[in-house]
This record gives sequence, C-alpha cells and structure tokens, in this order.
Amino acid sequence: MHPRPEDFSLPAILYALGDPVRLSIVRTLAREGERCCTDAAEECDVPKSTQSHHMRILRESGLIRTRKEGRQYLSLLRREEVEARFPGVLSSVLSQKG
Amino acid sequence: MHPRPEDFSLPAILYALGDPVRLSIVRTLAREGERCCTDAAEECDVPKSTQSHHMRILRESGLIRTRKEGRQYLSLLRREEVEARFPGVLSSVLSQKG
DNA sequence: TTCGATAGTTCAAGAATATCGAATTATTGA
DNA sequence: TCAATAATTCGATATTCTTGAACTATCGAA
Repeated sequence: MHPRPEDFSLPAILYALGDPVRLSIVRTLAREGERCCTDAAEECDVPKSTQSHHMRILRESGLIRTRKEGRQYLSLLRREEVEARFPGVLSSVLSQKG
Repeated sequence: MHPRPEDFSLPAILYALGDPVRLSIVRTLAREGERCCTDAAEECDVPKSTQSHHMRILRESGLIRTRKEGRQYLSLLRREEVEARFPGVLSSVLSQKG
C-alpha cells in the first residue's frame, strides 16, 4: 500500500504528478501539511469517488502517506523521502508558480 | 503541432515524462541529440505504431520538436525551452541515474 | 522510370484505465 | 439506535493505449 523509497519508480512518480487534479492535491498538501482527502482536493470539483481514485494513485506512487484517524483518512506528502530518492524532482515541480 | 512555450502545461509535460518508453526516448535524445524515431526508441522494444503514438504525445506536450528530413522524422529535445518555462523540472528528471 | 526497401503515419479493434453515480463500510455524535 | 460524515468499493460508461495492417512518402538501384 505504501511503497518503500527504494521501490519508488520515477515514471510512476511523474505519471502521478501528470494530472491536473493530482498536481493540485499535491500542491495543497505541500502548502497545508497533513489533510483529509476532501480538504486536499478542495480546489478540484471532482466527485469523491474520483478523489479517492486519485489519492490511491498518489499513494501507490509513494508521493503521499495516508493514515486513518477517526472517520477520516489523513494524507501527508512524503516530501523528504521523494526528495532523497529523486533529488530535485518534486521540489522543482512544487516551485513552479500557478 | 508544436506548442509554443507559453502554451506548455506542467501536467502535460509530467504526464509525457511519466511513461517508461517516453522517458527512455527523452533520455536518449538528451544524450544523443537529434535522432530519428527508430533510434530514439531503440532501447524500448515496442512496435513502430506505438513509437509513433509516444512521439506524438512528446511533441504535443512541447518536449520534442520534429522535422522531416528525407524519409525520416528527426526529433530534438526542446531542452532550453522547457527549462525556461519550467525551471529545474526537465533537468532534475534527466539528472536521475538509471 | 519503375521497383523494392525504408521511415513513419493512420486506421481500426481489443485491452487497459479513468470517471462518476450508487451502494457500502466505518466512525462519531445526538 | 439513528442520522450524519468520510471515504472506499462497485459497476457501467467513456476515454485512452497498444498493436497489426494498410497506407504515404522518399530514396537508391536497376
């Protein structure tokens, strides 16, 4: 469910980032820290089943870590782990404005 | 057919890079310079119709520029243009080893 | 010029993936 | 116990990917 950094794949990370909804989610998590699914995808206007699908792709790529707390699933960007595995990739993406 | 840098989309660039075959093509072009489709995808072992499809996605994202010379279509990585538009993104991807 | 080979595109069909409403699970609070 | 909330799973439709086959264009040789 949560891959280890040594199992991260660069194409899978790039693929996960290569969707407007998922990129927006990642940016929100980078800015806001740990957030529930609904908050992370707030700007996106997609139904929750689609949000759930996108969260799964982010999770399986290694970009986010999710834990259950009460009735929500809190997600956290695995920033340091991704950065250590693929230096510069996530940080350069996050540094783009817009 | 070839978008201008101001029309590049970050998700589209990341999506284009987020496939093992296309990433391999981009790396080959980064290393070897302008190459025909067959040479660019040499390491990939996919049929030419699939190569053609991948080249199109790379082209439409803005990552490569293609020109026809004789009977081949030569492709060139638009490295400076992509770098100017999204600083650090392509260069960090290319700097990953493996 | 004509033929055959080469480079790549386009087309069409099946496979794989994405989207999203509806149903489901789990948790919380009244 | 019941209603509300948070998110997942399911199932159907829609889109995209993959690939062989057919096609286009160019070149070299006879």
